[in-house]
Amino acid sequence: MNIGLASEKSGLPSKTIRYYEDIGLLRPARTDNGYRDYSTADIHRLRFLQRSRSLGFSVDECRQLLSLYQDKDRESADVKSIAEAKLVEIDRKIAELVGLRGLLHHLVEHCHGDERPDCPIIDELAGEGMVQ
Amino acid sequence: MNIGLASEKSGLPSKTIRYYEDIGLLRPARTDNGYRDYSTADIHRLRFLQRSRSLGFSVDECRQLLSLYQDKDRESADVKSIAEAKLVEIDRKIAELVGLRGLLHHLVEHCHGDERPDCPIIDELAGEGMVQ
DNA sequence: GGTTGACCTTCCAGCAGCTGGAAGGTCTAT
DNA sequence: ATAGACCTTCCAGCTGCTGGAAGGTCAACC
Repeated sequence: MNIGLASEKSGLPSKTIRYYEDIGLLRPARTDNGYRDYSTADIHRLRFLQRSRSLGFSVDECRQLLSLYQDKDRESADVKSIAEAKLVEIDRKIAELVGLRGLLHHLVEHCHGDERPDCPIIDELAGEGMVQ
Repeated sequence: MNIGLASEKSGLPSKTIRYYEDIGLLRPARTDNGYRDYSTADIHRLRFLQRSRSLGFSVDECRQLLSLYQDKDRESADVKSIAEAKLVEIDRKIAELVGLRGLLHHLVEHCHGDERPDCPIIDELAGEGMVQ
């Protein structure tokens, strides 16, 4: 199966599929004319990558998960620990963004937003504001 | 004031300060020996950049904010609209992460996480799970 | 058989926002 | 005189792609 079809079936752009090959995630066969030739197992791997990337796993984590996926003797604990670490990371990011949001929201609320030049947002960024 | 001291006073690494100069955010004076020479006004600008970056503004938004900061005739509406756009973006990111978190949490909860090879996380990533 | 157009190939460059390191100049203290 | 702590520039790399150029191949149509 050509890369175009593989792209369609996996939901990943051809460019991305080639990139994944470059970094050693996937090595498809080649036909006589040099075209990449994807098997259905390759498509499964590509879909696996597409899903795990969209779940927020880094490419390197995807590499680990993919090797666990292909390892029939894997222990589910191995997978779980990767997912749990990711969960902690997501929680941290959410907390950070929520904090950020609160601060920014406060600033926006206190900015009158008209033609006057004095602006609490700028003041805060300049280090003269009331918000620490 | 040398870059090392400027770094200390602004909370930005020297490398970053030089980078900001490269991309045209800040042009300090130079002493005879070619060293960068930061004024206290420069330090204010650096701190301004440090704060706005840590509030999640992109470098380009910081460029706008900085020019508004330096423009005494600015309209606070300009600043407010940048901040509001950023707020919308942060909300979007939070929502995305919360969705992700829910999905991943569900998977982690259902993975027994022991030495057995069957794992709902892998199944889901492979497209055989119950979670869509 | 020739041509068109859609595919495929490789390679090179760039995005953000730094960060690290090499190679060399300068300053200060001893 | 020399050590070491600073400073300079430049080049490369990080993540995860994405765009584009230059060229090869394939299938269809006339």
